[in-house]
Amino acid sequence: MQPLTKTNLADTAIAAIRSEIVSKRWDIGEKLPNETTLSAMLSVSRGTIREAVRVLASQGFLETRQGSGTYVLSTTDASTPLSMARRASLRDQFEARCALDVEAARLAALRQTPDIIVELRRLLERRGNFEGGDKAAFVERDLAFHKAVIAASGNRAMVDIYDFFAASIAETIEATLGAEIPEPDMQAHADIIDAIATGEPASADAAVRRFMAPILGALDRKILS
Amino acid sequence: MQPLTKTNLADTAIAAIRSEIVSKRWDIGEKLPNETTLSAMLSVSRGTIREAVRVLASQGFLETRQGSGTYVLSTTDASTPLSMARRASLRDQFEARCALDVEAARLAALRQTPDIIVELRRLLERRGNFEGGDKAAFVERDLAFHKAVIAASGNRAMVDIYDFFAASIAETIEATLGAEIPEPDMQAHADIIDAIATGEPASADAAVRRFMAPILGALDRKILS
DNA sequence: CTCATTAAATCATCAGATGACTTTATGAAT
DNA sequence: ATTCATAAAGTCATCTGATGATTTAATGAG
Repeated sequence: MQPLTKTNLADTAIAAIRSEIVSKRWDIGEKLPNETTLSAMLSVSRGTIREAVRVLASQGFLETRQGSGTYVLSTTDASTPLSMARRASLRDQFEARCALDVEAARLAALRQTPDIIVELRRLLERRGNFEGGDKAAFVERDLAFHKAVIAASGNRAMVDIYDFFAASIAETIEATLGAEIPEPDMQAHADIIDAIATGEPASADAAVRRFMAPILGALDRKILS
Repeated sequence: MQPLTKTNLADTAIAAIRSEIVSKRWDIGEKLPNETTLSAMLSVSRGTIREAVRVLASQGFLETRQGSGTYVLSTTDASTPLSMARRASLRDQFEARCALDVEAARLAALRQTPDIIVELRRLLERRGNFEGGDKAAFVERDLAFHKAVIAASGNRAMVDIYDFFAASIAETIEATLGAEIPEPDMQAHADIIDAIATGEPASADAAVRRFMAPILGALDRKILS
């Protein structure tokens, strides 16, 4: 790391390989040379290469697949949370989101106030529907609404977790917009607010699950096909 | 797709050693057993131990000194993007945990297999009850059980989130041990496994909520007082 | 063309050996 | 007794070679 005076081969190999990755010698998804070739290229043993590759894999740069090869996951120094979330499948991400949304909605129902309901309705109206145009902007408005629901739970830990996922969620939402993944309509969103407004946790729970069900179903079908 | 059963030895070794570190088996500055001893302890080759140690070194947990040994640098996750979550109240943490546990149990019910059920029962038996003695060791066994439930969901994103929380969860579990917070008994734990085994998500959901309810109730009373 | 089988490629893991470096033990000189 | 150079032991660093597990590509029969 910092001791440039003391240099061991594995750290040198880490730096060398990471340097090649960030300079896009191999693009995302591309396969690196096999371990034997890498060891020859860097003039170190295969064991040293393995130590280096494992560190880079733990940092979200690489992914090794037994029997297949070593692949580039990211070419930028992704912070750990993002890279971890990225490694999870799309369905896994939605399921995790579902866990947070459901529980947050339950809590929001218990702790709702008129002010909060008004604010949620305002954000939903601002979100509108996606009718072509700026994808990123719409994703931002959509995410803002969902984050507000989480915030309405009054639970700081959940907000933190959601933020932790937000970046990768935004990416995947944008990637799937207009794809086979169904986008819940305005009514489905409004149902969540209404359910929270009733003050009944069970109603809020059900509303969120109705909201998520079509998405998870589509993802399941996609995996099966 | 059951990527959670497909775990490689090096990652297992990383988890095992990190677990020992965060549970303060060795304090900061202390020396770990040498590589040969560690490989014998974990029943893996020395090369695998070296890969694990190097990853933990790259994450700031360990430092290796040639000719001397391997030493503990930090017993807490230095690169913790969720350290904010630690500032969250005890109740917030439990509520967030509840969100993950409930949804994970639902998914686990849908995806349960006899092998998984057997493993859960084994971990619960290993956990046992806290009857004085080594608190940290009991917390570790308790956490191992709950992490296994999350893993049984087959959802990598949730496992990642739970791992992020693991440190603070362990703290809270230890903090509540012997305090005014009720510790769910063996039966409450077993009920979760049984509910998962039925294959009914609703049953698993209910079992986890019954499990968490007394704790959350106690925390509410504590806040009010 | 389809599909099961085989072969090749690649990572995962292990075992053993040697070198480099640090720490400790040793023992002679003062 | 203290100091200090030297030897010895302990430990990580690295290399070499081999075997198993898994995935992917090639093959060939139908």
